Amino acid sequence: MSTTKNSTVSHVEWDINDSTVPSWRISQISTYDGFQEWADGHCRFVYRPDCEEARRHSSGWAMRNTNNHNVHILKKSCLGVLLCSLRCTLDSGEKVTLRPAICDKARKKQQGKPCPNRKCTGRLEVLPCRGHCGYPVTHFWRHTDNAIFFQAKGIHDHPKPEPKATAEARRSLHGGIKRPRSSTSATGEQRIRLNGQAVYSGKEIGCFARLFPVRRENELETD
DNA sequence: CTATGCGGGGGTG
DNA sequence: CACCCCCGCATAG
Repeated sequence: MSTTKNSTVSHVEWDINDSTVPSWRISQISTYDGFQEWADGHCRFVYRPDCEEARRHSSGWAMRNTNNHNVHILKKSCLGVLLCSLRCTLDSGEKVTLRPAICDKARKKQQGKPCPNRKCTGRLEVLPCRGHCGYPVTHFWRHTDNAIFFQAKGIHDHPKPEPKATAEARRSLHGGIKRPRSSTSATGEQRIRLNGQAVYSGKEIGCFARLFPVRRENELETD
């Protein structure tokens, strides 16, 4: 019965969905978490009110807003990752793992496009996230005067998409999908790795049962 | 155009 | 009631 205390709030138990909890006003938050770009697993973090990434409800994962009919809690669900239908490997040795567009319309346009690997004849396809009991992993955000609370549910069952910064750079570069770059995020606001992250409670583990198949057939007939 | 939020509305269990 | 998803509307960059 671990308490999964991966937030640095001073010994205060909380759950993002507790719609009526006094702890939302705690002012004695001793330490805040550094922004977790790749939060995964059932975890909770408490960010400073001035943390830009937290303010934007940002994430390395491609998360879209989903209506949970709760004005106090912002909920987002994972869109998965854009992969090459042939699961080819780039010269760099990396796999094609592009960032799905958040906008439905834009995302539909991405699908079916030729794989960015010139040596590959595959097409881009979305591998949906089903890391939370068959459903997409979800992120919850809640603000208070003293902090921005974050909570995630589910374990991503797919590769990480390229970081938002990389996708944006590529987009502004040539408004389309082209040569994928390494997964290095351009900005330097990462590598925080503090406490927490990926702490799962037993029951959640139970509903995690899918690993994306890496069918590597069609070993491309390069050249 | 895309990213984000919001919230109505419908469906399931 | 809880949770899921689609869709349009609106704002911002």
